[in-house]
Amino acid sequence: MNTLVKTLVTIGQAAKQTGLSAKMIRYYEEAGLLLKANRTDAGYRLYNSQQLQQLGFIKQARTLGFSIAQISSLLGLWRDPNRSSREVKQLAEVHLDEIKQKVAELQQMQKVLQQLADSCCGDDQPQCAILDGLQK
Amino acid sequence: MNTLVKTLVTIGQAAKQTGLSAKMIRYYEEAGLLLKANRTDAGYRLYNSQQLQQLGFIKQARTLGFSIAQISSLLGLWRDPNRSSREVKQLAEVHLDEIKQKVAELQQMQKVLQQLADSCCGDDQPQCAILDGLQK
DNA sequence: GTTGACCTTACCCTGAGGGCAAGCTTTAGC
DNA sequence: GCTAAAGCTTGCCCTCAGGGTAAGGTCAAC
Repeated sequence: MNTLVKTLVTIGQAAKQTGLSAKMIRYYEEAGLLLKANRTDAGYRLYNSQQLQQLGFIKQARTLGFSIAQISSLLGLWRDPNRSSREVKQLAEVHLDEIKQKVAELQQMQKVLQQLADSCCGDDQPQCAILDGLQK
Repeated sequence: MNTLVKTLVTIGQAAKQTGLSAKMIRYYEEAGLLLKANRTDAGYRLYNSQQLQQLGFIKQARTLGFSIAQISSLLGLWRDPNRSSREVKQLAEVHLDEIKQKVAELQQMQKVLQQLADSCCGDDQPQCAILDGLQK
């Protein structure tokens, strides 16, 4: 038995092993993150351990909030032996700034909303500081 | 000249006054937040001061991150003289919890990403702690 | 041989709009 | 009065990262 063939798995197995869904894996292939997977005679996609590793990479990057386009760039650098870590760090810092900005926006919302909620009695009366605050 | 008619404005004027876009205003009407606007003989939408106030309310609520569905509920309470401020506060606190959770998720991403970025030299070498971290 | 689990593609759906096209209306300038 | 520009209308497709479902082919166990 061929040890290379032995490690091939179908998309469902790949999904289980990576924590992705089969739908996501097909989507990433469609989006160009992965090369087109090899197929069985019946048309089933097959993944080897290297491709599973790439899927794991994508999963981690998505968990950190990178967009598909950003992951495409990251994968390009990952595969490029002539990359510089400077390029990778730049990409990461761009994304870090996006995250920080979103956090700031949400915290601003949270602050205002908390103030409104704190000033609302929350009783049976119709008078409501939250509605008043939205009306301004 | 009729003082009631005098205050009617077209969608472009309404957009300017509320800080929304004409597209958003049509979208809110389509989504059922607003009653269908009255039209001129030529089919142009017309808004009176009360409707402008409602648009302002929607704008404020969107700024605080409420979804269209949530705003629909808020507007229902706003228009209901028999509302209780308890209902409004409950809606607000549900949304507040959503915001807090998103902030927590983003801060977790930020933390991990910052650690990775900090441990990456960012130099000319291909070795990169960020890529290593994503590969795990 | 049949049942159930797995795979395939293709299509529509999400939220909150943006962008564009084609055509009608109103307004401003001359 | 004419014309050009600006404003309005509807309708359609696009975003992002997938989820859901349908219709149909395939594989393994019993």
